[in-house]
Amino acid sequence: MQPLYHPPMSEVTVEGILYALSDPVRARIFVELANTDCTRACNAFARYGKKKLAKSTLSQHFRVLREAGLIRSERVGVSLQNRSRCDEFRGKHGALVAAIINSYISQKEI
Amino acid sequence: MQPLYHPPMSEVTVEGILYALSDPVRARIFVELANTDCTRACNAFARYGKKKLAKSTLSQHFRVLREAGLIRSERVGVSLQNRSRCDEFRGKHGALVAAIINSYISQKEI
DNA sequence: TCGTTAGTTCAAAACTACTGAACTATTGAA
DNA sequence: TTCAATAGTTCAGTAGTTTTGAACTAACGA
Repeated sequence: MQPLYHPPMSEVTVEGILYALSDPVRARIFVELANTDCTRACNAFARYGKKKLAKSTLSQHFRVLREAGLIRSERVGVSLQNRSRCDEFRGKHGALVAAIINSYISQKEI
Repeated sequence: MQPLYHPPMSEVTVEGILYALSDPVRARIFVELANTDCTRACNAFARYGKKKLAKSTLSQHFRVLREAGLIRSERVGVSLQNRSRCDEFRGKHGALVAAIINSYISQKEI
């Protein structure tokens, strides 16, 4: 399998963050990872409300989050363990990411 | 001409704001309107870097910003006068919008 | 080895965005 | 008034993106 690409923080853009988090499925994944501060397999997010997402769709969503610099994914056995990169956002995009998380949480309907 | 729709603040969503501002052309328009706190015609943004945008494209971008609740447009004579709705974001999405504006400004390359 | 589980890749279908051309609306000059 | 100019909008075609099922790879345990 291909190695997973994680951009360094210096390559993370505002536009990339906003784009990645403007999709409700991705926002929900990211907010949950950021809040619980633990790792989760992609699989754990296979349902969005009543809707079941195709594996390929979910795979794409994780790729977008990863390439925006928002999450880090590590292969562990048969699955990926994903976690937020919130701890790496000190200074640069920290305030932005925190504001987005807070807004989604207070809006609830992710 | 059709009347212009401006959603009430109660209908503005985080997702709509992020989506609207994840496009660099729209981000640039919004950040400029928010910063100068004055009105501008759509036309004033016809260039993006070296690129000249089609009138129809620009019209769509303004519609997206308007329908996300980010700007208010008023017909004045032959043109639209657009301004940011930042003053209406007290509380609800205020912190989010402020964080996005600050991030884009400190990133410069809009 | 085989079956199971987890994710990725691929190609087709469905959707969205960009554009030029034709349109509407307002203005100001003849 | 009529005419031309200016500012935006709408429309339809094309270009680009997203979603999906099917086929694939990779790791694990029996």
